[in-house]
Amino acid sequence: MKVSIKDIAKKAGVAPSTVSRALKNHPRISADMQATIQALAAEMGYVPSESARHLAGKQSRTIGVAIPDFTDPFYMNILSGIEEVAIAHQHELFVGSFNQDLDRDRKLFDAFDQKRLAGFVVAGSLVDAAYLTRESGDIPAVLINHYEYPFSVAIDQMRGVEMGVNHLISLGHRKIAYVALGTTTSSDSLRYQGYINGLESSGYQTNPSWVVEGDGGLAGGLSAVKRLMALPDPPTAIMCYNDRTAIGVITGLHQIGIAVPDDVSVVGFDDLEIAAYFLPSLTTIQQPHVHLGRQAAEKLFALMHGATVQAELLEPKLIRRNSTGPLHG
Amino acid sequence: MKVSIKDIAKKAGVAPSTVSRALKNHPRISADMQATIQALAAEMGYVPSESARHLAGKQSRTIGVAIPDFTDPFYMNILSGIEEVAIAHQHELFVGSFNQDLDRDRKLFDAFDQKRLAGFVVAGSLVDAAYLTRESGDIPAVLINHYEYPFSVAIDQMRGVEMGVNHLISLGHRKIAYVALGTTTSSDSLRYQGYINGLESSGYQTNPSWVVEGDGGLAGGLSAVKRLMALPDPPTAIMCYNDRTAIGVITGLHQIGIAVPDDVSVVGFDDLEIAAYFLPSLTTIQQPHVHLGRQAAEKLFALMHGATVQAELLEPKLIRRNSTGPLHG
DNA sequence: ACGGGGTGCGCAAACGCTTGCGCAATGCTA
DNA sequence: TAGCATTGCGCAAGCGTTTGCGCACCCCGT
Repeated sequence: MKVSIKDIAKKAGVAPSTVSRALKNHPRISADMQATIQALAAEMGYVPSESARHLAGKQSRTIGVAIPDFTDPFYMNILSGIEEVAIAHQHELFVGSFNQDLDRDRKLFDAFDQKRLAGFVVAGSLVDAAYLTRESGDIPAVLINHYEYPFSVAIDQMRGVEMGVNHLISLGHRKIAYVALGTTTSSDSLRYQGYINGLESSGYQTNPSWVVEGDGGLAGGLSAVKRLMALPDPPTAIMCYNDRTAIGVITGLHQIGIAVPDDVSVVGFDDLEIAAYFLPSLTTIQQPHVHLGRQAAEKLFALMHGATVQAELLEPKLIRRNSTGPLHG
Repeated sequence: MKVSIKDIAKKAGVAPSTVSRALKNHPRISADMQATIQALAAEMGYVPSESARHLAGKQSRTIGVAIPDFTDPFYMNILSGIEEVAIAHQHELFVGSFNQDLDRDRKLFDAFDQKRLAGFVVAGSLVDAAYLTRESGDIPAVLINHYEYPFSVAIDQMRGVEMGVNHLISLGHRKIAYVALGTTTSSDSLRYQGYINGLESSGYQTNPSWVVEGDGGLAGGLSAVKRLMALPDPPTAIMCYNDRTAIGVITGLHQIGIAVPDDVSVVGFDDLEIAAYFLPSLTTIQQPHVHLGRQAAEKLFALMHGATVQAELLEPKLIRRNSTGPLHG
């Protein structure tokens, strides 16, 4: 049986409203009374009920975050960034994952407005972004790496992959493969487009059989690269959807006795922390992940405070490391 | 302005209580009425308020999770496991991170009972486990990898490290170093103890200068190993607090031209997914992470349903891979 | 024809808190 | 010393739901 504000009021011989005000240092309550009540509250082990507070007070202090997968470090970094500014603004986070399961996705967004959230940010391109804007029209939201939405912060993914491909071309590579994500998301198609653009802008053709699908994870990269290298005319360089895929790819190459970067060059996307530590260290396209999260959150708070914000497109950056090298022989 | 149950009631010409019941398919409401009201609710875009529901209904459907760090894949795997069973039980998750900042930690646990959570699980050894049991005495909780607490699920970390050390000894190594976590947690001291035990049970002495501190991450492992190998009498094998540390260690060794496992053997702890993909692949102690999360959650639900549960100690397992090899010359 | 047991629904209290007012007592200005 | 602003606190109306009762009404059995 939790102690309530009324219990304190009774014991202190005052009205509940006085307790409520004393607890928040309301100026119209005497300092003595505030001290008395706060001491009493502490002694009785009073813990305010968030629900009641929210119901009566009208304003929520928690913002929602939707990410595709708890085990993907990229999104976790974003989450950290968001958490950081949320804390700075004295807000809490409600985090949910939306995976492939469309039904669960709806549940998550339902939960968002059942909680009457102050706002939310969703990271990762939505399969069906339409219902996002529709369902929760009233509560402010910002999207990460989504391009049609007015309030978003994103990096130029297409340009990023293009930079990777150009780098490969400048090293002399012509047979450049691409390991895609495999699910139809805007990130996947944008990066794929970047691959195509990179090739075509230099006047080279892509070979459709050099485009294979991974799953965005280590396992997907590993199996994809084995299919790739079994081709009659295998590539000499591989652009990957992301770093995790790239690591899977390199491990796969290692397993079949192909050296990186001597035989084949590999470039990733994201610049996860591990990219600098992997052996060989990964040439990759940097996304400022934590920064992305921070930016998104800042933008959300601005929105919540009624400010007008606009979509933001960040520049990617090529990080040269040791998984890419000049074409031999 | 959200539509409420009263709005629907008014429009339907019935009492709010009828709407409430119709929405939950109460048997005492006619099928016709249920259909009418549900249709009306959908049409008006009714979304129930969680706060109001919680306030009136008394029971929460969300369980809390506290983890040390969003960016540590180990905990994220645990989180996935928890999420899985929470969903199966139709519950939601409220996840918070508690880092080194003691003040924030308190805030997190305060939030837990302000939300009147149905229960919660905390992963990672608490710096100050005392206040946990004290503060939130009323709401059921289970701890992961904590040993004094009656309701917990843990693996035998001490035994795990001991297995790693034994493996190294069986390969001929005698100069075995340990890279610790660096913060005073039970996990750290238990694993350290396992290291000592492993050495002493085989009759070997430990050299205090071979015990250095990392930070549980890649960077910490990297800098630790450099201090280690700069010693006048450097070790030939290194047991690490966890996989991330081990990866940092291997990368560090690589940077100073020391080969793994030819010159130095390295073993990790956790068996993260990356352990199997790293080059060289990591010999490590397996913790069934996702399983740990699942178990913890199951146990929590049992507790919530009034069942009596007891602490559980899982066996670790040595996974032999390519970062360890026989001692040369 | 009469009592008993469902049905189908409304009333109102309660959950724990916030907040606009109201009202007394005090301090101040002129 | 009258008049006014200020200070300090209580009253009560919500916030959006849930739920225990109560009360008609209808269908049966006898």
